[in-house]
Amino acid sequence: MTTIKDVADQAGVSIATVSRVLNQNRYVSPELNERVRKAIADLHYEQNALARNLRRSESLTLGIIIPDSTNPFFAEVARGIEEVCFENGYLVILCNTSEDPEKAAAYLTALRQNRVAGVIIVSPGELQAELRQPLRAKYPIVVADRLLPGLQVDSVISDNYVGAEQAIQHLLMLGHRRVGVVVGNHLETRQTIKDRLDGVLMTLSAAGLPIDEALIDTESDYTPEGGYEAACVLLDRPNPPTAIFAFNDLIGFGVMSYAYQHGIRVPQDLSVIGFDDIKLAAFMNPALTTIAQPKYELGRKAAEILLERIHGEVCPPQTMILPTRLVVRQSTAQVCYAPALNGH
Amino acid sequence: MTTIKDVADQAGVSIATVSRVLNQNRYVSPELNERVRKAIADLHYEQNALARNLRRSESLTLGIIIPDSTNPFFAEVARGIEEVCFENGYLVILCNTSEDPEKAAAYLTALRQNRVAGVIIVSPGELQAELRQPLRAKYPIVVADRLLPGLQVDSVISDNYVGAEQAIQHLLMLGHRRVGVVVGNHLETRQTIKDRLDGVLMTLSAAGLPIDEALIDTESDYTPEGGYEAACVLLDRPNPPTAIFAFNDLIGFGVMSYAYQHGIRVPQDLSVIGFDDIKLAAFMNPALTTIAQPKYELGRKAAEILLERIHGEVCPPQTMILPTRLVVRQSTAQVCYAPALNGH
DNA sequence: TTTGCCAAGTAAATCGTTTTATCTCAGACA
DNA sequence: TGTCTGAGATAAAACGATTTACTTGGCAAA
Repeated sequence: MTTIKDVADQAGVSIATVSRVLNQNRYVSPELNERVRKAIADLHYEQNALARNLRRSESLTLGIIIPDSTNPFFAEVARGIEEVCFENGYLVILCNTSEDPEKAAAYLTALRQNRVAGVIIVSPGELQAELRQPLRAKYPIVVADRLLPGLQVDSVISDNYVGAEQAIQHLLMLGHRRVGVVVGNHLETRQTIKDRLDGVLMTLSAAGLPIDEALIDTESDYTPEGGYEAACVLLDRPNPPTAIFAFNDLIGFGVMSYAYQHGIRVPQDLSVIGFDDIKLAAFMNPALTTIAQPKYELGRKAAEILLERIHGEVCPPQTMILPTRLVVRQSTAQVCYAPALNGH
Repeated sequence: MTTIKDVADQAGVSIATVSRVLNQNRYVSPELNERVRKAIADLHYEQNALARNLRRSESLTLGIIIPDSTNPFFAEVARGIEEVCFENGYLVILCNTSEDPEKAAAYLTALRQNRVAGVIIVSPGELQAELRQPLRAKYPIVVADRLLPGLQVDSVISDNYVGAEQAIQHLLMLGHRRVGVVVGNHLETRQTIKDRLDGVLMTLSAAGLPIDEALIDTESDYTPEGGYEAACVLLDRPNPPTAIFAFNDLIGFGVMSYAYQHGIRVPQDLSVIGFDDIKLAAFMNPALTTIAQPKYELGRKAAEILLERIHGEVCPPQTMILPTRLVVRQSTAQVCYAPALNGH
């Protein structure tokens, strides 16, 4: 493989000069510049990033730690990150944790060993402990989608409280008084989820509605399967809800699927509203009404903040909160106490 | 940052000995071994992968080049790759091309500069030219999801021909005689798509059915939006199809969405079958019948083959073809010439 | 006792860069 | 004329590991 030395020999200059030409960080006379460039082209020289990184003791690489890149929500966040990185000449290393703390820890170690310039952690469920002091000293970290309570670190999240508020308000506006909520099973550990639930409870209370614990499901995982089962539980209650607010779109899909399979018409018999606005939400039958999170933007912002840190920005850790947006489609409608529901 | 030298000093041995302990590639007496390990632990030493890689002139990193990691199909393939890499101590660098040849080329260059151990290219649409001689000399490449005609390189694909055959046969079995096919707009460039179309045409011919060009759409891109539009075109024909075979599930979603929005009942009025079996197919309303590709397995196999190559396996490039599988759900049914369709 | 060999370790070269310290040569100035 | 200055280039020292080639000491065979 051709090295900088070969180039230097070919151009009849020292390797230092070649390095200068490559990095354009000091004056090199036009003539030598030209000779060096020609030599580089002739030899098809390609800089060895390994050597460069070693000497500079930093690599133009970022790590992204994510529960599951197969989940449409995370996939879009990751995509935003990757895009910003590419624009800035950084590569990204993809690390799926599958919510496994050991895997997450192993990845963090590997990233540190590879001297990545920084790490973005998307929805750090399993890294509570890991993320304390020892790690943070080594390289900048930005957390996306979720705050880590008590940890001073840059964060980018969306406004989960307001998002939930928007969802409930929309349902109230349509006349719904019994609203089922599929919170999911991360209520204990995730601020994100807590915020959403707070938004729900506050908004219901403000409307003077009682909170019926029986309508709040916290068992489901955040998949369609989970949503399906949660719907089964909620809709089998003696006094079932006329609307269900699913804490993510996948759950919403599951709820709609359950309804479809059991002859419950959406939105006539049951309104369903999701959260995230993943791409496919618009193509469900009926199209899913949902609270849009700026997923892509979440990733972009996280990456931008991280790059600023890497380039030496010093200021106290910031938390950026991006707005959510209600997207009304077909899965919600004016409440209607149809016999179909009771008959079920 | 603590280096191997610090460890050597602390343990009172040479750095070579420390290196031996780390790599376990030569005998070190139990006593020194212990002293070194203690020093490593005491100092919280972490090997500098940059230095190691430079010296070894290889990095424990793979590149994965993919059109769009946000697409559920590609996301699952990528996931398979990542999993195998993790198991083998490799990291993966994620490169989305967005089908942009320049971006792809830029990524390939960056990967080469970083001396990745190898590259997996998923569905290399835009790299035809790039992938010729110059690149391949540098590092092993495995291509997934798609063959590159004339290029001697390891490949893992699924059996697209048979998959298409299965789909059509299923529809024929249900009595459909007019089958619309949403081929998508990559027919010219992608062997994958050609194979599927071949499978369709052959199976129809074998059944003695005439091929109606008007029922074959090659305009759509591979998204729900594309499927929606294609459905619009196909179902507006004078003599519309009773079934539609979408060349991927996303297109299928679009077709079903169009049907839903226009009062066409699936499967009573129109059968729809997809290709890929992405996770959400099962949660569509109705659940989408589809041809399952072993997406995850595709990624795993590609990664496994690449790792073998990296570890010195020498044999002529192989092509691995994985089987597809018909998954019957609710979106296909016995044909029935209902008045609803004509009325539309 | 000497020789030779083996085991267990170390010193030093090496990987391919960046960067610091050094050199050289003009031209300016006293 | 000699000295100083600074531009423009180079030589050499990092960076932090791996690995080759060399040491050393002990033991068995001659």
